[in-house]
Amino acid sequence: MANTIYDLAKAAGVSIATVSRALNDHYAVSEETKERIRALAEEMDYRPNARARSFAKQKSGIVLFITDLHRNVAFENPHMFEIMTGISQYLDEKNYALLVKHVTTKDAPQLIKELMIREQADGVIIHAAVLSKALAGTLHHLDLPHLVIGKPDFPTPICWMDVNHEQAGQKAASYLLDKGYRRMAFLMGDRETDKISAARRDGMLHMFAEEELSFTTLYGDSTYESGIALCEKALSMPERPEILLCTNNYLAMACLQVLRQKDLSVPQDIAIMTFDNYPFSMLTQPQLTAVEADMFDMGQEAARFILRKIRMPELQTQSYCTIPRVIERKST
Amino acid sequence: MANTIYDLAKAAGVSIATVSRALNDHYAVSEETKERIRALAEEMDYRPNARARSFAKQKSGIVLFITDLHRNVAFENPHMFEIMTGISQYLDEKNYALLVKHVTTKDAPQLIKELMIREQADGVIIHAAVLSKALAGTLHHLDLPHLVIGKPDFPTPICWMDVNHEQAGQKAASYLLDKGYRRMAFLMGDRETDKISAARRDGMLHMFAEEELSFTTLYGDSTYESGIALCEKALSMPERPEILLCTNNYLAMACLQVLRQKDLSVPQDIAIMTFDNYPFSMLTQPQLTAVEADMFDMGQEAARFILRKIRMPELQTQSYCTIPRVIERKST
DNA sequence: ACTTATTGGGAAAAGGCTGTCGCAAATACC
DNA sequence: GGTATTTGCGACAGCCTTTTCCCAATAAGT
Repeated sequence: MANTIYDLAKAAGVSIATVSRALNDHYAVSEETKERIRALAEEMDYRPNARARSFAKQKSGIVLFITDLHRNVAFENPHMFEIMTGISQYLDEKNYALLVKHVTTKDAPQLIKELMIREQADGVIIHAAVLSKALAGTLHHLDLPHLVIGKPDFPTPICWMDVNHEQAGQKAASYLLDKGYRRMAFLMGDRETDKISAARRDGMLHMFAEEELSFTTLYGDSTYESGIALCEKALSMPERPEILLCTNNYLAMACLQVLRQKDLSVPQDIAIMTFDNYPFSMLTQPQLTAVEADMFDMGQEAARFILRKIRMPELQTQSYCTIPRVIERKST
Repeated sequence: MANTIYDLAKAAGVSIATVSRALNDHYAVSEETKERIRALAEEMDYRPNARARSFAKQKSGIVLFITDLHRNVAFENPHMFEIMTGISQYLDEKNYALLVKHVTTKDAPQLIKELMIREQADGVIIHAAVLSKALAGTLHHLDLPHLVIGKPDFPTPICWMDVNHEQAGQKAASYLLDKGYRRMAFLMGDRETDKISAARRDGMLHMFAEEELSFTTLYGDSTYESGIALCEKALSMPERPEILLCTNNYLAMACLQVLRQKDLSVPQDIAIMTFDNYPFSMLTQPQLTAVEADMFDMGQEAARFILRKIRMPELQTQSYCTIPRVIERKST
């Protein structure tokens, strides 16, 4: 059906090797021959069969991204999208493409199988949420460039990239000190399982070690509803905090809601600051001051990493952290 | 390096054909042979080379998605993400994968070239925003299953899939009639260029043709800022509308903000309804009643379409529309 | 003028899998 | 027991490039 390199070679009166070289701008072909063949290719609407090429070169120009994004991801986990967009954009620039594959649970066997089957990819980026120990093991022994987004919750030699949550806490803390806040409440999820928030908390405590101030951590879970309760709790403390630090935007929005109902104005009566800046948090009233890691940027960084690894497989690599920054808006 | 089918065949003492058949669960192999080979494959950690397979079958199991998503897409165009997630999820189910490629402008030549190069894909889904006439032409003459998401803004024989905005208007209108609203203001973008909103408006007007009521359309642009102005304008009308219909969520949020400042409560004093439901619009106070097209669903539908086309290329197909529905929440 | 580089291009191998065809052995049928 | 049918499997072509190895022809060097 479609023209092959043979058709083109015959029409041009040259060998297929020459056609290949002309089209790939190989040096050992005269400029005029190249031009002639290119023109003919255009005319005959010849396009090299990408599958054959991919096979011949043993490279596909594809990076696989495995994640658990699902239905409402833009809402429930906007970061994932930003990361993905970052990855994709960098890959686009470098003439690679992104292959997206979802998996639901940590069902490693199934996942690995997928991974293998789609091994057309020159490299893999995996969202930590779907990484199991078994998978990490497989990955490690596979000679396929790979990177995990998010710090795995078990020790492993494979490379990962994540936000440095402890440093986020430190950045937040020094901002707060600058601003002169002395009584603070930190609203987070479960004491044991919410490791990310715990890291933020510890980062802040670390900075506050030498300071004379009051810092209370309130535990709940990460939902909007829990935020309502946590906020009430914070407000009923003997000494009302000057600022509510929320570990995510839902908690922060819940706080805004509670404060509005109680006719407390932000930030005059009480301030709010949040971690984990969601793109739409700019729409709140007032806009939330947030500690933000640039996830898009992290995505780009991840893509850069994987491409380097693809080009230089023997390269020794290590895990990376991204450091967030404070975005001051109207709630502090 | 990695084991090939030859290694496995030799180790198993059978021909490569038998190995291939055993692994692909072909009928002409005895169950015991299959089992033996599968076990051996497992043991030798054999994985078929996907690039070679893709080449041999002339199928890759990949669908290409071309769009213009960029940095803040989750914020600026959450629908695109929902669509993409819908596509991806359906493809996952069917053991296909999604290849994502971004393009910035309508630069057809460049785009087409990409498209060709990556033609590993068995089919293409293109976001209408990046579709040029030239590209549509190329696509039409290409024997590659394709589908456009969003109605092209020029006549073309190629298939597309979009939300039926006029019907959205009609649905909205009948909801409003049921609820007994008689004085309405519709806030939309530019009179000439905002075609989508115009279709909604016309859909509503069509339903209202026989009715005795007041319906005013206010033109501005689609931004939050414009929403502020439009809302002020609506409120200063001689007869204040009972409900503000907003063509998107930014306008609706702007209205909420203005009304809050004026101490008008929603929906008691004045109601709000919006088209184009964004996932995060559930977080507003009060939650917005919206006319929503299920974009995730549309994505799935698009994927189903393209897969059918891949399996049966000769199939005659036509363009589709998705019909939105009203999601009643607290603002009406 | 004769040897040595350099350049342009051809022939053919390689890459790993799938799928068709054909053959032998095993089973079924009369 | 001989023919017809099925079953299990091997041989081999085909998929379309890229790439290596080689040979001519031309250009450069002495």
